[in-house]
Amino acid sequence: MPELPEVETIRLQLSQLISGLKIKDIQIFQRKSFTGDEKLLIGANISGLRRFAKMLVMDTDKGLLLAVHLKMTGQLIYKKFKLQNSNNKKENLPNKYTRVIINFTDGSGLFFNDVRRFGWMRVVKKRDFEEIINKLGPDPTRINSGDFYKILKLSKKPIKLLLMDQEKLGGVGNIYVCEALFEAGLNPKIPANQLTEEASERLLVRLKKSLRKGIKWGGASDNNYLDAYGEQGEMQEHFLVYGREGEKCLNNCGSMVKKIRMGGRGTYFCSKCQK
DNA sequence: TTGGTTGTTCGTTC
DNA sequence: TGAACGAACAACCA
Repeated sequence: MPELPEVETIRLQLSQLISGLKIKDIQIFQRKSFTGDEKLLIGANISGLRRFAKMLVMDTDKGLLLAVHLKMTGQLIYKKFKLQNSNNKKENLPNKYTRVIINFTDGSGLFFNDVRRFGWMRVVKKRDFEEIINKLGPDPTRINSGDFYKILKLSKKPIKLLLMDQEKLGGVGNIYVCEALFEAGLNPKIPANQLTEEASERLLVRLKKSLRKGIKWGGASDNNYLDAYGEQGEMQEHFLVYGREGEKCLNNCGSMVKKIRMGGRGTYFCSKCQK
């Protein structure tokens, strides 16, 4: 799923690809996938891209923002030219899951594909945008250990569910929380406020490390994630526990990776290494 | 055919 | 007042 590293990968790529481009028109094939008046954005120049938790925001010179949330199956793929008769499936856009196309005046386009249709694009005024991001917790890549510990102390929730709570911490999803807890040697069920300050610090270090690793490998294409070039990420080849149910724990502890359900989500961990 | 899959929101329950 | 939990959303896949 697109989590922080996946969205950050797309942001870094799109910053290079579409900054400064002018929007020519916007084609909407699925009304549910686009909120607001797309005509307001015609003629607007993309001035930059920002990420808030798992949300991507395109700034424009018109005082309007285009916010995007990929949810579970969203893709944002940039194509420079309309290739004719291409055999490359990734170049074969639009496809049946293309919900929106942002066309730029130079002939290139940004394709918003989304199988499950949970994702959205939204035209937002700068002022209204504040309300949206005020609900999000701090970014785990930028938080310091003192503030992180304070957040943990305020909740009795299992640590895994707290880390995934977007109002407490913004951007962490199911994959990277499993990876980070494994690296930190912490059981996902521990109540957050029971972690010692030392464990909290260790967890934050490992969480940041897991997220950096995800960005380094261009995100995880465990399911249908593709980056802005339409390419798969490689992080799934470097998972330590996620999706490895029944396989040997990579710490060589002799135990096997277990899978349980927490908050309705698959949770992978080693019961021997994670106490 | 049915159940599993998942990020976020929403509604119900305690 | 609010924490906690489950369902809903949609479509695919095994």
